[in-house]
Amino acid sequence: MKSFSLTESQLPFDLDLSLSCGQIFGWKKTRDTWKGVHNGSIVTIRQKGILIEYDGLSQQDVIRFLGLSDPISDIIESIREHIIAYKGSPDRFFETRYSQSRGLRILRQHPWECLVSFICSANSNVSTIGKRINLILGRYGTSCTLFENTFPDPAVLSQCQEPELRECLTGYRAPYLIKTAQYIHEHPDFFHQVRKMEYHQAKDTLMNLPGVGPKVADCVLLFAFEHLNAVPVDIRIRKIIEDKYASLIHTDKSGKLPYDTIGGFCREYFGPYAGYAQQYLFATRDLEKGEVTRSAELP
DNA sequence: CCCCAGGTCTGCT
DNA sequence: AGCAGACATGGG
Repeated sequence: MKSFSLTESQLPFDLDLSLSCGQIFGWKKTRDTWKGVHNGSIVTIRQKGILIEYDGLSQQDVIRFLGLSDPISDIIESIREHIIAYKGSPDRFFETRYSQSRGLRILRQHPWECLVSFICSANSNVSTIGKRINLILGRYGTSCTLFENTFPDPAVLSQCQEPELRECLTGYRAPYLIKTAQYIHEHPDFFHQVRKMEYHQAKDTLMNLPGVGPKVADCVLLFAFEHLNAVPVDIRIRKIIEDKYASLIHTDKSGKLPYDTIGGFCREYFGPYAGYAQQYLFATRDLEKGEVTRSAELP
């Protein structure tokens, strides 16, 4: 395995949290080593303190994939400054969540792999999504080694049979995957075009794809296109915002807030790194079994 | 047998 | 534009 050491400006970094917090699916950890698919390759990575050991990618690509070039101390500082500017005092709830998810990075996924993953994610849970992705890799993946596959190309998925794809636990999402694959296959420069667009235009463009609504589009923009202001609003984030931040949102409505109201508020409140703030709120290390409201309440 | 999950689409007002 | 229902399926 190749290796490098994290520098001061790249700390804190937490590989386990970054790979298991629900921004990427299908990665498996055996003992201390993670293995998964990235950019058409099988990649292995492990972290021992400040040492990163890896294989299957160049060092440059590992650094990019793991978001290790992000100015992480500037990012948290920016988020805190925007909070102060907005409401005049620190945000205890955010700080509690942040303290439990320090070291998290926004990964830089391959757009196609990310798009497939999040079309599969609709109305499902993290563990099921991971199984779904691995079943797709197993059945349709382009062969890498004997037992390891990477994401099937758009051409492959566009021509697969829907009943067969449904055997990969995709359910009603199968036709979305096939139609989206057809579109990407017929427009090979689609991702290249999207990459050049500003946030809102890129989002509108992605939302033209079958199975891609505002949430999936925001996930792809945040996790694959480096739009760090994109805020995916899922059930968990919606509950947090409606429970903890409703009083800060100027709206005539009561009850369920529209998607763009929540996303727009987060961008105003947290600033241009709202996507990072959202991940800190979403991805608390020990949140997975019902500790949603215990540890952090206003003073 | 119930409800929930990193939602989207369709078809009504 | 905004709002219910339908949609497959595993987990708890």
